[in-house]
Amino acid sequence: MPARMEDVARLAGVSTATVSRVLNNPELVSDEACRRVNEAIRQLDYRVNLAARSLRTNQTHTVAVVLPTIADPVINQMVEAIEDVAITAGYTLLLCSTRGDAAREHAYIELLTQQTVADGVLYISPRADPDTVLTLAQGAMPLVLCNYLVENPAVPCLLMDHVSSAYQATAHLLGLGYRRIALLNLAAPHYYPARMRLDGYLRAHAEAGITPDPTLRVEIDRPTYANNDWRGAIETLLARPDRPGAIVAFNDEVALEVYAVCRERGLRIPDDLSVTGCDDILSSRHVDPPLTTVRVPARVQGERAMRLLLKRLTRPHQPIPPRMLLPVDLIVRGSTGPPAG
Amino acid sequence: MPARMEDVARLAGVSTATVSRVLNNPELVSDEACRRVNEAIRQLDYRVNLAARSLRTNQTHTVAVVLPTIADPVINQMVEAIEDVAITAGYTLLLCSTRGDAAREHAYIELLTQQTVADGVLYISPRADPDTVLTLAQGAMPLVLCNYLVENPAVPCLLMDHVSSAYQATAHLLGLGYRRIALLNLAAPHYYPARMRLDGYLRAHAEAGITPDPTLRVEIDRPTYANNDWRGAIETLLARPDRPGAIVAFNDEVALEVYAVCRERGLRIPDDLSVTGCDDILSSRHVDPPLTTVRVPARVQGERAMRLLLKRLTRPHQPIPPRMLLPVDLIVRGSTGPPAG
DNA sequence: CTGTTAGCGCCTTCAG
DNA sequence: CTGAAGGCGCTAACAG
Repeated sequence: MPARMEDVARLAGVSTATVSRVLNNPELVSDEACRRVNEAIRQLDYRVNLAARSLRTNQTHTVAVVLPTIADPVINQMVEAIEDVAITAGYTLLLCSTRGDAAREHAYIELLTQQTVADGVLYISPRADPDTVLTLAQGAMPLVLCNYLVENPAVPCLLMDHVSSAYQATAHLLGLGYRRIALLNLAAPHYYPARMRLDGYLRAHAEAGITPDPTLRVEIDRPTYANNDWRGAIETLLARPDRPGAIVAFNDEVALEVYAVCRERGLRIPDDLSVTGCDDILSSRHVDPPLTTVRVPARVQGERAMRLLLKRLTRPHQPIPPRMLLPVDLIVRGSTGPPAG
Repeated sequence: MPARMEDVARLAGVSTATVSRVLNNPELVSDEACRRVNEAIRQLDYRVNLAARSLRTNQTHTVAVVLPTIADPVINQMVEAIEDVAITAGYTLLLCSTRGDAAREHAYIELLTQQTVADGVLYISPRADPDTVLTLAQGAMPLVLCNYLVENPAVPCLLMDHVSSAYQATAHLLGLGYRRIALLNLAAPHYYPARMRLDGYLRAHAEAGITPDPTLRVEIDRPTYANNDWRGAIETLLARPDRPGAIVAFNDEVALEVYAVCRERGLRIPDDLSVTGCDDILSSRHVDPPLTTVRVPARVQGERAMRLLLKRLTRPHQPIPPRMLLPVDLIVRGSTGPPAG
């Protein structure tokens, strides 16, 4: 049986109220009492019972992080940054990965709307219907969205500028002289980055006065984040007689899949096909040729998001900051070059 | 103000005890009462207060996962598997990533030994001193170790067979005819996989009757899991006049770093240098040449570990199962081949 | 099958 | 600056 506050109080010769004060507001207690209490705490190896404290205070000092998967380089970077900030503020992270499964996401939301599970929620690129997310938003719990958007100005959100990421990649390829540029994208309608990337792709074309061939726009449905169905789509695309000269891939992993298909078909990069990725994962620098990609501020977004959530936790009634777009940078490497001939 | 159990009880015309029973032991309640209570719960949108429940039951239905980083493909696979099992058992995961920082790891242990934070702990490949971990083991909280070992038979643990992973890679290279094989390893003395890999490397040499050149054993200290200091070591190694003909890299990411250095120095793989990795990350299939590596059962280990922890949670006094070694498989691809000439 | 009752361990007024 | 006292919301005997 672990020591309770009462045991500490008795040993220190004070009341439990004083012990509680030493723990939470030591400035209200005389130095002498403080010393005795701390000594008793040490002797008894006393630890507060956090359940009891939560019951009283209605706080858990826990933040739930809802995300589609942690097996994604951008997301796990974000989560580490979130955790770094959380720790310094005395918060702990509850991991809720939905794996793209709507039922699971729903179950997690159900859990989180329970009382005293978490003080706030960080929602990262989910795939569920926005209505589901709005359930949370309507609840009392502070909520911050990352790379996701619901049409509700009361919900703060941070977005990586994926319009720009696709725009920069596409414009770079158009600038090199390509006219037939394929876009490998996710079909998920609620997956906001996918919509933004389509936007950027189209905008770059529009600015160049070019109408992109709509059949070069390939959309893959990968709801569970697990199966790499890109392969088939890539093969089909590259087998076409009018195959594109360049590909804007959804991210670096998809771009590497393009590398693999090219190797099989004897296509050389960038001579026969230029390719861009997105995210700047570790391997993108290591492959041959090094991948032209877009660096995204994963850690920065995680930090900002957590800081914002902390602010809402401590000052719930402060105004919601406007949506924030985080800039991204194209990194030109060897996988893109002028069209052959 | 959210509804409490008393509100439900009043609306359903029963006592709070009955409401509690409907929630926890519905079989003890008449169908009629059950129906009325559930109806009231729905009407009031009642949710149990988990802090109150925890205070009473001393259970949190939460499991802490302590790990060095989630930005590692093997670990995040394990964590996802852990979460899958946890969810089906009604448990939630508390994320505790130490980032190789002893102080942070200590702080997390301190938190976890607090009462009613978590019901159990899963410890994955930490880097801290085993004594720190023993603190937890001595505590009342069930603990399961993954890829880590403390000399205490009371602590169950699952290990990937990294003796075998290094053994298989080394034996493969010896079989191809190499005699000067370098080992890129982590220097961390408490990082169990590193010790096992050295073991396997030495054992393969011993069985082949060969005494490995000790200067080909490079050990890197990368305590925070952040800085890739491998580069310098690899460059030094490959600049030697008596450079090795083959390298057993610590994992795939390190192997890809070897690829990069080779490209810079104009060395061809496998003609001028054979390389093996470990973990079989996604990119290892995509690089050119595809990487010879070792597939490790990340998901299986995660599942087993969580199941074991659940068992200890429900039956604390059952005997501890013996240490379990999970088998790993060498996958030969294009990065290894017979020595040139 | 159901209700009454007594805390779980802590925080927080309110008096002193 | 300190103590006494009440209650946060729930569960688990126990008695009916």
